[in-house]
This record gives sequence, C-alpha cells and structure tokens, in this order.
Amino acid sequence: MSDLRVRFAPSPTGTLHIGGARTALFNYLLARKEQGTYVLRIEDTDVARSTQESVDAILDAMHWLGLSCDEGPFYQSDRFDLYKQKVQQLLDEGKAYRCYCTQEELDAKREAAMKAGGKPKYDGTCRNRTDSPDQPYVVRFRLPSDDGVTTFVDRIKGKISIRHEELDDLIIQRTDGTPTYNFVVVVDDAEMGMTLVIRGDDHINNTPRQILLYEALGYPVPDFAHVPMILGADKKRLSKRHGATSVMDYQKMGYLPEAMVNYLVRLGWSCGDEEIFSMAELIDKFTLENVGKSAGVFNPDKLLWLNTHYIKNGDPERLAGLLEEFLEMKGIDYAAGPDLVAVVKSLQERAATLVQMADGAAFYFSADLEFDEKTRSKFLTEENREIFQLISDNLSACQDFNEAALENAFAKILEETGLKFGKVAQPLRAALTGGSASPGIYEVLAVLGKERALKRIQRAMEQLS
RNA sequence: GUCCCUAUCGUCUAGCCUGGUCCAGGACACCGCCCUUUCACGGCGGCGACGGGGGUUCGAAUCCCCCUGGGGAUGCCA
Repeated sequence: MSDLRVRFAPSPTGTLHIGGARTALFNYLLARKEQGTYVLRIEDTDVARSTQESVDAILDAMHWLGLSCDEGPFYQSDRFDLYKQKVQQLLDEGKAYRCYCTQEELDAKREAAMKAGGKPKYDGTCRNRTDSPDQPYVVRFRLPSDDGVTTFVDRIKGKISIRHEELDDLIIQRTDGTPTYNFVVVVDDAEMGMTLVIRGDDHINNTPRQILLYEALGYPVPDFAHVPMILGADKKRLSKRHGATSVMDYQKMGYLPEAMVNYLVRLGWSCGDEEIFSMAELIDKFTLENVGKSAGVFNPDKLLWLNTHYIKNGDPERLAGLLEEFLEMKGIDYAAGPDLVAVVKSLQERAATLVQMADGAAFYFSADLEFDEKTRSKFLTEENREIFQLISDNLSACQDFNEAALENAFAKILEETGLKFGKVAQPLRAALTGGSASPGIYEVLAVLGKERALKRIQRAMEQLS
C-alpha cells in the first residue's frame, strides 16, 4: 500500500452521468496503479435534493463499471455532529462569525454591486458585530487576509493563483444549521486523510477558498488535480438535452461496461496512439501527466465503435449471459434453443450493441417466421420450388450438420445444377431467417441444426406462390 | 461585468516542457476501391487541423505578449 488516498464524492441528486463516471474512473485507476486507497463518499448535505434512489443509482453504475471502492460509501448526512463541532471551533477561534443579513438583503446588495460594475461579493456587514441578536443567522468564514494571494499547483493544470480580493467571507453553515459544501468537503477530505483530490475543473474556483479553510482548521492541504469538463456537440456543458448522459442509460441501450470505461478514459487522456485498453492495462498505464487540460466533446460515435469492438472480441459465453436480458425485453423465448452461445458467435461481427444483437437473434427463436411481401415475392416463388426441394434433399442426407459438411453439400448442389451460389443461398436464407440479411448461410444452418432447418424449409415450401 | 481555466483535422488526440527529423502522426465519423452468398467484419486509399496578430530565433505547432474563441465560477447547490 502506498499512502495515496483519493476519493469520488458524488452528490445523490440524480443518476451517475458520463462526467462523474470519468472522474470516478480516474480516481479509481490512480488508486489501483499506486496501490493507494479509493474512497467513496456521498455528498448529501443538501437534504432536500438528495434521495436514496439516487444513491442506489450511483452505486449500481459504479458496480456496473467495475469501480469498486476500498472504503465507504460514507454519507455526509451521518457526520453533521463533526461539522457542527468544526464550525464551532472556527467560531471560538474568531475565524468565523455569525451573519444576520437576510437572503433578500444579500440579493439586493449583489445586484447593486453588479450594476455598479463591481464584484458581487459579501460586503462584510456582520464581520465585526459584537452583539448577538436573537435572529436567524448563518456562519461565515472570515477571510484570513483581504489582500493576499492563494496559489496552488494543480497536478493537471499547473500553477493557479487567485487574489483574495476576488474572494469573500463564504457561508459555512446555513440558517437551518446545516453545513455547506465548501466547508464539509474540506473537513471530510482532511478527516478521511485524502492526499490527492481529483475532481471536475468546475471546482477550480473553489479550491483557493478551500485551501484557506484547510489552513484555518489546521489541516494539511492535499494535492489537487482538476480534470476538464465534458461538453456536448455544441460545446455546451454536457446535459440531458444532448441525449443519454446517464451511465446506466448506456447499459440499457446494450453497451458493455468495458466499452464505456475505454471511451471515458480516452476522453481527456491518451497513451501515444493506443485506443484500446483493458482495465488491467489502464491500471498499468494511467497517469495524471497524460491527462489533457482542455474540455472535450462527448462523441457517441466513438463510444459505439468501441462497443462494436468489445462485442466482436468478447467472450461468447459472457455475451450470451448478458444477451438474455435483452432477449427477454423483446419477448423472445430462447429456452427451447438453438444454443445461445452459438447464436452469439454468429452475431458478434454484426452487432454494435446487445440491443442490435437481440434484434438480429430474433429469427433463430421463431418457429414460424413472418415473411414480408418483398421476401415472398422475391424468394418464396414456384420457380424456386425445385431449388428448395434440392436443398431439402441434400440437407436431409447430410450426416454432420457442421459448416464444413454443409459447404460440401452445397458444392454438390451447385455442381449438379450449375446454379450460382446466390441463386440458392438467398431463397434458403429467406426460408431460414425470414429476410435477406443474416449471418453466413452455413453458420445459420449449423446454429439452427438439421431438424429446425429442414422444418423451416418445409414450411417455406408450403407458402410458395 | 469581473475572475479563473483553456485553444492541433468535424470529434477524441500525438507532437509542445528538452525549437529544426512535422509541407504535422493515430483514432472515430465521412467518401472511394477491394474482399464477398446477404448483412456485416476486414484490407487499402482519400478528405481533413497547428484560431488571428505581433515578437524572440538562422529556424516556431513548439518560447513570450496581445487579441479572439470556448468553458467554468461569481448560490444559505454540489
């Protein structure tokens, strides 16, 4: 074990989405690589917006992606006593104070400051109050110095400085007594011993004030690594209006977790010209140094391509297991066969998603296929009766119903009749699959097996016109 | 408005730190050809970028400055 401790800290106000998943992935990879510790913390201090449903959705997604944590999940809602105590500590030390300004007053001041072209920050009205009126109040953290500069060296972005004049006394405890994000994140990251905080770069602006808080609380300041945001095709922050952004939406659409992981990691990180990475390779190769600094656009096409790759190269047994759910969703009863693994093998190069694979597999499990008009008029014709009979006879005579034997049988037919392969194969394909697009004809035959194949040819012959 | 971050093909990126080997490499998408029993897979090829302007230098995608574009923050959300 190294002493690296990182965490992923989502707030449970929705599902885990693409951006969060990537942040979690980076944390996970670095922890595994450095043999550090990866902690999961649920940031649910906003009690009104946090739901158990969201927590479950996030946990599900993490599990699906294979990002298991070493510690946690911890819930901030369980730690309010600790935060209270820390607020009190700052109050006692004079590093924080009660502010009695109302929301309305604050809003008005902000607006006025904006209008005057100034910075919309708290004016310090209650900073030096000595009375303590019996009114609702918030607790504000007093800026240690009004004219200094806080600088930190981000592990991804490099040196970042903010002048204190840009900051103001931030609220650390609300009127209702609950603590705010910028405060609890510091207390927790410190108390949980985080040595490195990897998070989205929308938090960069918060970092200097958090550093001030670490110092005020007497905590060591961790390292920071701010990863760039993910944008939609219009370069706007990725959101629902860009389509599916929830990780589990992709599971439902038939994507494989390894495709999602591979896609996510390459959005903002690279390793020379390499594109395909297994989790094990990522753990070996991932470094913060190769994470880019600029925001990236989410590209569904590339994700699809990766999914195609992983389906094509995936273990058929595993894929068969995953496919069941999608077959069931389409109301396909696959229990009576043909063998699901054989079905998968015949479809691996033809499906980009498990949904597509289920679509392509449907014909295998349908005893009485529906023929559309086009297929009927083109292939199920009286002129083809002889061909069907010939195929049927030859197939009946086939001892081994494997691809090699079938190929031989067909060679014989073609030789005897002088017909071109397509002349024979397409009508047969129609009889077997109900359409004109399918896996290789020998493959279909072999997967179906002799009995089913013959039955389908028979049935087609009954419908010639 | 102000502050912070950022800037190579349409998109993800390599190269930038340690200037010349870059008339800029890979991948996705797109287009064409080949393979072919259908649909696919695959193979080959094509299209396509250093945002603009100043410097520094014999030489800049690479270093410096300005501008512009994009993102973020500016909450008693996280």
